[in-house]
Amino acid sequence: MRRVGQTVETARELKHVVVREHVRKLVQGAAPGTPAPSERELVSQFGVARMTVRQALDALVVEGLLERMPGRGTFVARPRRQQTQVASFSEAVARRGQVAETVTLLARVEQAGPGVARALEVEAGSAIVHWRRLRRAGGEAICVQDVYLAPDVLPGVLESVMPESLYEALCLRGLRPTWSEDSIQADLASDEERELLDFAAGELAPVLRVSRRAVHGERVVEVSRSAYRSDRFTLYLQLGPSS
Amino acid sequence: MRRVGQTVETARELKHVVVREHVRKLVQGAAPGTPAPSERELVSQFGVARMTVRQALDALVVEGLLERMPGRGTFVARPRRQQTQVASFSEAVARRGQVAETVTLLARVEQAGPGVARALEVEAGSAIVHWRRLRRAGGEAICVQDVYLAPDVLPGVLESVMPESLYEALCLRGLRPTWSEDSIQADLASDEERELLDFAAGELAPVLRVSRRAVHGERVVEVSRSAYRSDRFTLYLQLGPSS
DNA sequence: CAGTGGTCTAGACCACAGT
DNA sequence: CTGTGGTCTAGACCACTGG
Repeated sequence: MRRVGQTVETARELKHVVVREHVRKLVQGAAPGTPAPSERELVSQFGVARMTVRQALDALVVEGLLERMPGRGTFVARPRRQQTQVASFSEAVARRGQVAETVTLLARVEQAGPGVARALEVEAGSAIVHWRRLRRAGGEAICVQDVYLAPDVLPGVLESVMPESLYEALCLRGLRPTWSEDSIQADLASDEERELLDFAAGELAPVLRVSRRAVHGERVVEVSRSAYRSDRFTLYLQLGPSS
Repeated sequence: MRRVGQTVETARELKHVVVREHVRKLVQGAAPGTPAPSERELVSQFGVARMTVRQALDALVVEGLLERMPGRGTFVARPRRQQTQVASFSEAVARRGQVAETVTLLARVEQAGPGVARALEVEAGSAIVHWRRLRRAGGEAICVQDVYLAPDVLPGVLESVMPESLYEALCLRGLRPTWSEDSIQADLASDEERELLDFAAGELAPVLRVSRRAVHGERVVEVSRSAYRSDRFTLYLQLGPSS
């Protein structure tokens, strides 16, 4: 995983890296259960020591690409169940086979209120970007979202066309969120939300409120509050082991 | 991670395991940044080869307990941010510093309906356990939960006192969920839920509906539907990187 | 039985950090 | 400079699997 001792050039390939990438290519796209070359086979093929081959294969095992079966051999692992990861609205909608649409309702510089300031880790009252969007999918209104950004996260956003996907824009700046903290509650839509989300008059209007704080490394890159029409959007989670 | 070649006994300790556990004890509770013994130090201390020591330390690095710094040494890693893991109501409440209370409203054998049967991966109409509970914390009603279990998951539960914590009971059977799939929606409480959750007459009653399917290995151990009073219970999530 | 992965040894040279 | 971790070798014996 850690590439050390590599110089400015493409770096003369370390042997265990050569073997690892060779095996990775062999294995990519292969059906789970397909046998990988045996360790001794790779030893003679590459003319390296067995420990070197093991180091290469160990990395692929940790990655979850291979599985060792003592006494049997090394095989392509069946893909492990995935934990839910930080995803943007656009990505969540895409996973449902639809395309996200965005209508910018508001995009301007404001003074940070105390709650937002704390979440963004900036001084209360300092200038931040407030971006309010109505998000649609399949022609239906799904969600009203207020995003708050530190001004240096996407400098000059307000001067150009607002991007369709916030996460795509962050990605281009190398600031794709690596972690997020979300809190989720049920509530009833406000009058403004009722209208934006196309609730009929008198219709009961439960919404899912999601507050997100997303960070890249040590930097808070997004603070947002969203209200989802939950009859049009269900939140799915896959969670991993607790041990 | 994988313990192979160990016989019925406590198994004669493998050297790399001895070293690993020795270092683990040294390191446990130490502040992040604390240096671990150097590899050569451990070599002379245990009279083993350096590769053996490296194997031991590698395991702790993968666990996230140690961090290597080339040219500097090996150090206690600062705890990595944790992804949210599959947790029980009791655990979630305990994390908030309260104690979960449980009132069993219903516990009996029923015939599986089509939806529950599919989720539990049993034949429709076959016998399953249906367990309905009111869950409280700090004296307040938090959640109404319907749990459906395959009969062989907790054999004889209905004949004894119902456990306080389902996950604890599953744990004792070696069936603690390793994965869960949850879907989350906002809704309004039904009349029965309104009463159980102490909503006042005429009070607006938004609830968070969580459907969970929890598995241990290949076995579905829990299917449940819960309705949370979201003014008394907020769902928190920490999600990891998407790359 | 032969072949597999799991463990282990006793050395070696390298790049890098700190002094 | 010394000490660290990163890489690598050329063997070895073991327990296990399958035929």
